[in-house]
Amino acid sequence: MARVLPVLGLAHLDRPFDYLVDADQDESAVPGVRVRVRFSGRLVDGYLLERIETSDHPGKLGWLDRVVSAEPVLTPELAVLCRAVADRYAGTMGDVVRLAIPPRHARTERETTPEPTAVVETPDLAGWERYQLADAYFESLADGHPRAVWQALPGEDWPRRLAELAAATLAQGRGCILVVPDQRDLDRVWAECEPLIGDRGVALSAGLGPTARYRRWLAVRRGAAQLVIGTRSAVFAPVADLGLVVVWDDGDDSMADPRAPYPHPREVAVLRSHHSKCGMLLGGFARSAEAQALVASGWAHDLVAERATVRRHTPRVQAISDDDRQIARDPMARSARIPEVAFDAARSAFAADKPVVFSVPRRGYVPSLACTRCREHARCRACHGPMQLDADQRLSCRWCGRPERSFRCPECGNTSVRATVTGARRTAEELGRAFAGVPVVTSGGDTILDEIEPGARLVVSTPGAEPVAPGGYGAAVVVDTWAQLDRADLRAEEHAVRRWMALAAMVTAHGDGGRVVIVADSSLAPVQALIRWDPVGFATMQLNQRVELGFPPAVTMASVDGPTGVITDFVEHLELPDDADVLGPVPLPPGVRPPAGSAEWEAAAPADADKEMDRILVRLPRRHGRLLAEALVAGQVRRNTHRETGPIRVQIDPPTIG
DNA sequence: TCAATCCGTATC
DNA sequence: ATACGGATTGAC
Repeated sequence: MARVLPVLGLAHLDRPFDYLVDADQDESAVPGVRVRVRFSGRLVDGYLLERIETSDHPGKLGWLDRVVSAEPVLTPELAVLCRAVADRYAGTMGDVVRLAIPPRHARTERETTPEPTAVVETPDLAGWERYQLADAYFESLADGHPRAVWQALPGEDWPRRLAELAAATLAQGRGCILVVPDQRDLDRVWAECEPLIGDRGVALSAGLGPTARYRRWLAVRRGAAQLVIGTRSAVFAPVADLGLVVVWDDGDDSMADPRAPYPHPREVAVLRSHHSKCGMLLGGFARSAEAQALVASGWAHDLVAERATVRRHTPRVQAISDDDRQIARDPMARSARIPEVAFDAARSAFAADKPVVFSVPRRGYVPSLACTRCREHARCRACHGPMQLDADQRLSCRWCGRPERSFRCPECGNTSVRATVTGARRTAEELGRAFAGVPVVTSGGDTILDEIEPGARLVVSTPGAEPVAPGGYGAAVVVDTWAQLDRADLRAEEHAVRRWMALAAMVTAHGDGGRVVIVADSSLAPVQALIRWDPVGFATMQLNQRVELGFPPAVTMASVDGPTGVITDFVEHLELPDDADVLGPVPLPPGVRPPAGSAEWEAAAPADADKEMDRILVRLPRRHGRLLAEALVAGQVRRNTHRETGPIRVQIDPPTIG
């Protein structure tokens, strides 16, 4: 007999079912193989979870129809992980398995995986000596499960450090997973790992074709590769005897999976570390509030350099406020409206034959409301959420929907608001004229540069697309920070600090003349975090703020998106504990795609399909997080069994809130 | 009195 | 989802 998980994507059928196994299937019917079973009359796909001697099913058992392939793909360890992720995110195990296991490619499966030949030596770990407790961390990689949150020093060659971590783990005979946000980072890390790890490592990313993707994935499953470097879904890679899973830059937007149940690689890594007793490392220049919560709870420890070391490596950061900034006297610089300090920083960098990068926001961001007099954000008195104006010019909160009848700016007492708009985008041409004779390159949109040539260069880039400068930039200038800070998003400040630190980390240390000029008010907390280079302090502050406001990761929150009637009905029927809070419904936050509708629903209301889409937030204290997931699953079950239709999306700890 | 229809339930 | 059974309602 065998226990089988049918893949149906239905909440109430998300459990194993027992089947009889034919004598000639007996050999190939091993745990993890793909099977076909007759389920409620029709043939469905499934995974064999385990062989059993007796079934506790009181009724008659059916026969396993077919073992689709002898390749065990859903290994017992992976099955446990997928179950845990499904439970954490109120999704089905089948949905998680779809994210974890790439589509089958039969021809590739018949190929034999070549034996790896590379011998992995313990690497030189001198690069890690600057971080306190790094030696203890490396020591327990052999047989323990060290968990840490690492803040890379500015200028750190982080791809190299990750390669050393991986090599150290493999040299101990254990496997390793490195998760990075995108292909560009993947390529950089791979280039560092290849010389140390050779054919014992594979790169896994969604950009691969189905054949290459499955071939590499199988090489991991078959034990030929012990290192996986990949984008978000690589966190599920079936690495045998996993010793360490690393997530680099967990705050990056592309870490969030757009497919149900929307698991975050950081949380998957936490679950994996827990279930597989393996090490975990969250790394980055900045720190997310979620990572800080892991440190604050004692689950992970800090892996940071001493203050003095940090200070030695940071560039000189200067903030100039938009209002009182001094525009350069140089006529060309004046026409490009470059502040004098920025002009000066760039000129000295060029004089030292160093490149300079200007970080320019891309067009089109979401406007929000601010006080007309002092430009302070207009925020809800009840929940501190961003405000919005409806068609009748009435103010209300974008998070909790509370109407605001008499707005009064908490800073200056002014009573009127206005929509804030982005300043004119500085063009590469304008800057080029200001620095005549210096080659200008641009990066952003569909033309992202990975690396630039050494020497004096003017790089104009959108945030996050800045090319690597070998030897570091001599200066970096960040303009139009309003567009980044003024977004009506809970994580706007955290994102801004992440981007600024990632950029400033590419600039040489102040001792080597490195300078960063940021056009922003130096009294703002995110700007202060950059000036003092204090990612941990900033993350702590963000976390404290989330505790005060009652937002993740201080609480467990779920968003329910869909047509107003559908989601209100859904939430009304949820069996929630007394300390649960329900906020909304409010319109979907800008930038969040409405849930895909069923065919009939799309047909019924094709024109104003997404006009009706709203969001309800449900929150519970962290300790009751499990109850929230359970209530949401029960709600989905109820919906399915009551034949209620209409597009709906349930997300636990959604990436975008308001 | 039979059939069309509506729920609720189970699917190994 | 989909199939089935028992209850319910409607028309002869």
